[in-house]
Amino acid sequence: MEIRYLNYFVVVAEKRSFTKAAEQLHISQPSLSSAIKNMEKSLDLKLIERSTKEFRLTEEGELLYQEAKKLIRHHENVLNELENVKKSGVGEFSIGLIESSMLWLPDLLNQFKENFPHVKVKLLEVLSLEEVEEALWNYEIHLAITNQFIHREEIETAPVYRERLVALFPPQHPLTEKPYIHLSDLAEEPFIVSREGFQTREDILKAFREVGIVPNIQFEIERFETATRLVEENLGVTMIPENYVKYAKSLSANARPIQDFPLLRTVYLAFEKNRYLPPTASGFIDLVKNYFEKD
Amino acid sequence: MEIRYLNYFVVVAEKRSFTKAAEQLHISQPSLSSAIKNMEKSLDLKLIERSTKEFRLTEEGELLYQEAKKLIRHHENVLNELENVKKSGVGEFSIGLIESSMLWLPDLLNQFKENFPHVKVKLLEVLSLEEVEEALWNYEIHLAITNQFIHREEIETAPVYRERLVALFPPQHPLTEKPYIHLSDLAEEPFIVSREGFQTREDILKAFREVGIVPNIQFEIERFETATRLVEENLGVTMIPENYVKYAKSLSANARPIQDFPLLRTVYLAFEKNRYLPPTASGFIDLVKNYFEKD
DNA sequence: TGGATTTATAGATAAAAGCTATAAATTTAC
DNA sequence: GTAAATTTATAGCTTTTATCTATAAATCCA
Repeated sequence: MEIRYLNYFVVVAEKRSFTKAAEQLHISQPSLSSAIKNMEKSLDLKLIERSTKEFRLTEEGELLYQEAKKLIRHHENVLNELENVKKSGVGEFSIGLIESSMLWLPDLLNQFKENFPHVKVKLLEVLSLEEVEEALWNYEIHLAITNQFIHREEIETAPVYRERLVALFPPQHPLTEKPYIHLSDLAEEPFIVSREGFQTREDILKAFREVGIVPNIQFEIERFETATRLVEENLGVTMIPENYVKYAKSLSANARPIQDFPLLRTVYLAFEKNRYLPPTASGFIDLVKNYFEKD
Repeated sequence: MEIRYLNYFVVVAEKRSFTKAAEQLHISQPSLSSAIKNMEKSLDLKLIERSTKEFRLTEEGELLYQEAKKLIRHHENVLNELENVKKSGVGEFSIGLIESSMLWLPDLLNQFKENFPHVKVKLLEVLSLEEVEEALWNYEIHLAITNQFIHREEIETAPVYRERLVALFPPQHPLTEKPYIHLSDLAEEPFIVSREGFQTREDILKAFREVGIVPNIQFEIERFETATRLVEENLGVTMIPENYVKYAKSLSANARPIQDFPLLRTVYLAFEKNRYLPPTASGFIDLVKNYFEKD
């Protein structure tokens, strides 16, 4: 049911006359007659009870009238929006985020807004590798801030900063008496780690393997925030990116760096190479790179 | 921009290939090529940067991709809804109301729901004569409950009940000492009456004219509720339908019948003769008639 | 009853959407 | 490095769809 036909139908319904509607639509009355007839045939129902003496929409006709009006309106809105973009560009781009970026991103967005005050930025939470790839591929996001390198020809993954992973202990935990800890200290502790598919999990488990330790995994989580809460509730020990501790508003848990095995995680900016990027998005990429080069 | 083309475009954007999209769409690749080209021409912008080596949506292309998906979805929803109605009827009808009907309508709707438990009823407030006519004419409402007779060939206006108008006085008003009042008692009182275009205003002013009195109009209102509030605040005297007093939840104002001039207002059910009425709507009409025949 | 008005039908024409064949550019395979 | 394969675009033809004019059939109105 093409938009043009829906519009024909709406005008007929409003004029309550094929002849008058045809005039307004600048087509002949027989054309309109057969257009409506074809609609009815392809929908396999009667829309208008019509004869020389009466004009009446059927039940289905009344529904289609209401809905077609909305659809036509929607269609017009899309065309208008397209015209606006043609004239002045989208002024909008979207970023997929891993949760830890919310620690420094607001600050960076303030800088961004100074340079691009009229640009709307959409922020979407995109946690796992699959989500990142899918969101980029479906044009949902222009950029992704992620800590997983994406091994794909079409996607560029540029490292922007590295941060240490630190161990996080509940309040009054005996290990917090030392300023540094060793991986082996954690062997007996109930351990909290990201669920399968997350880069941090792989990195942490690999480090434990290398020093010959099997951690006592008690909880698997998706978000570091969850891990942090569990630790605060004395349910175990975890390892989280240092920025979480640095920027955390209030945290009753205690972080300690790991001396023997410097665990790092890299945060990347990922985007599709072949895709159109709004100039604002390129500006954002530069800003992110500058922001972390200072360190 | 017809739905079919929007769909072509969406599939091309998702497949990132004309050849593959053409396969999925069961059309030839050249047809698809020229279809997209025609879209671009009619929108007067480039949607896809394409060659044998690259495929990239333009800024406008990305926007259209997002919006076209929504529009296609909307379109599918309309067709689905139409199919549902074809199978099992709308199960929905809408009534335009004058405010005073809210006094007895809830009770009646309870009866209605016993007979038609699955029917959704939409209630719209439609105050003035113009609004009633327009809402009926635009297929917004199936029925109108109104107190104004509609003089129009296409619209049937069936009287359903009559009610007295009673005078309404503030608390402790001296005239409330009598059980009945005369129109002439109201001559000096600050009077509140509906604004121009409302039937009740005409009826009241006509009555005053017939007994040779010019009322001292201080306020013109649209809703009896407003008038009632004004009276309660001691800002004047008004005349309202008796049902307002009968069914009112709490009312500090006092009503008195008028002895010398029995002012009546008739409430009508109005609907378009030539229009399709769902069986539920006919059921509702019968119910309304029965409801008031008892009196 | 006769002219005017309404929708439907018939048949012809114009516009569009689609097809096949093939060219041009580029990548992949050997 | 060259040949084969792949991708999009163009040309020309065919089919389908949309629209037109002319007119029939039903109904209304004077």
